[in-house]
Amino acid sequence: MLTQTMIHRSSSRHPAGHHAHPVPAVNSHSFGTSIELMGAPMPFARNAEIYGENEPAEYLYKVVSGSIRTYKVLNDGRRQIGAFYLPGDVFGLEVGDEHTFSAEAIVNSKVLVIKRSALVNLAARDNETARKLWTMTAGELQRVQAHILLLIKTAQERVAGFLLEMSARVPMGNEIDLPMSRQDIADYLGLTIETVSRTLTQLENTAAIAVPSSRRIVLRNRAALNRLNA
Amino acid sequence: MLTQTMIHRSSSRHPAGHHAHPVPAVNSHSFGTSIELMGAPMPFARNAEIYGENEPAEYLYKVVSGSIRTYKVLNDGRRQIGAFYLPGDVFGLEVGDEHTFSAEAIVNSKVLVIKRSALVNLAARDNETARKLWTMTAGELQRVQAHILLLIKTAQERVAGFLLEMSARVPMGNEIDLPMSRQDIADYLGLTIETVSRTLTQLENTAAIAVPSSRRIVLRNRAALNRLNA
DNA sequence: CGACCATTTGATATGGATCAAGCGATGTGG
DNA sequence: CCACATCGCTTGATCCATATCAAATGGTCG
Repeated sequence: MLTQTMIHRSSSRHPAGHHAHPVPAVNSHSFGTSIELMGAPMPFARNAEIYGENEPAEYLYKVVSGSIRTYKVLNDGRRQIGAFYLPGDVFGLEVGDEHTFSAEAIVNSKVLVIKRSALVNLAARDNETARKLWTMTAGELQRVQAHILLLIKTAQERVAGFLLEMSARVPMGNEIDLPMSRQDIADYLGLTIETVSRTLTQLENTAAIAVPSSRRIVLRNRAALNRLNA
Repeated sequence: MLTQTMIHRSSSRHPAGHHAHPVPAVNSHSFGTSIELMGAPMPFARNAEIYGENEPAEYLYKVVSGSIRTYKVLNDGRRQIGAFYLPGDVFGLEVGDEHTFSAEAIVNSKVLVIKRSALVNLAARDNETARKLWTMTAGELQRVQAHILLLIKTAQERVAGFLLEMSARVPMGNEIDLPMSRQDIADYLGLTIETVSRTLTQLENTAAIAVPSSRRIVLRNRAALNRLNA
């Protein structure tokens, strides 16, 4: 079948000398409301790997700027993107000891790096923290469940759903500035780039959206998109 | 498109006078290792609804016998099954206040009903319990992530993956006794019954499996199935 | 035995994949 | 500053896996 991207391994691992984290002291940028155990924002270049599938999950991460994708590559090279993370989102949180997906920066990004063990230890004493961890995992669960519902739909429905999801996650009204390529979108939606592209032009032709430039989408008719969103 | 089952609403709600739970005292059946706050096993008839999407999540549940499906129905009637739960599995655990899926008994089943508030209160004091709740949610998350990977594959791969998953969850070696119909399997895998049926006969023809009766599957060649599992 | 329901099998249709150009923007070296 | 290579995206033509429509078979229960 081979629907998705054929594995295009990201070259530069740990561009900023990652795993040798010199986590510089404790600063505070309210992590939600109560958790403040994090290092300085760390920069990752476009396409740089933040962590790999099956690596020990020593850290979790909070996007400060830019955007991140997590993904898995199947044996035969198909890639499935699990999620996109935008500023404010936390990713890489695991209960087990290993990351279940890989994570890469989509564009040059800054990410807060948080030591998991510190958080887990704190959670053992502070049930506020414990609840927060649980809530974050549950939030992920909901997102993934919504993703499943996307994957059983038609191409139009998937793309419409994707656009609505993105627009809900960015504050700005009807204009979306996509950080990710068509290939990323395709691998997120379980489609090919060609189908994503064609579907966007269909939506444009029916005046549901406008595509002034390939990375910029204007939602022109949310009602129509919502109708597609089933 | 209309791939899945057209909504076939389950008739009998709360067959055993559910929501008026007469939760009879506290008995003990180690809930994992440390939690023991549950009522008596409650019977649900085949196809009976245990809870509906968007209902308040007052309880969570542990399967004692039988099997359960959770699902969502889209506007246009397509049904997506989110998971199958077998004896020992816990389902219906939410962090938020409402169930995000509906749940039905697939066959006559017995289910332990556990008051969520009791558990959540306990978790606020006992971090053993808090961790357990988190772990259970994380387990669900992993399962759903695996489900996503299934949904991007070919029909053969999905069916092979499903069979391997089921066989891993039932102790017995190579013989699986499926509690669910072809329609349930189809709605879980995002396929039609016809495709599920045809795919099973293909797998039978290649001697990967045997299908002595429609609900009984024998895994004859796990290597072949694993190969399909990508 | 007969009715009903689940499953299988067959014939055909179709949405999206695949194969293949073409096009526009961005960046690089001369 | 322009010519050209590169990359991401779009568009076109064709193919194929799975859906859809239809019918036959089989199993279960009254």
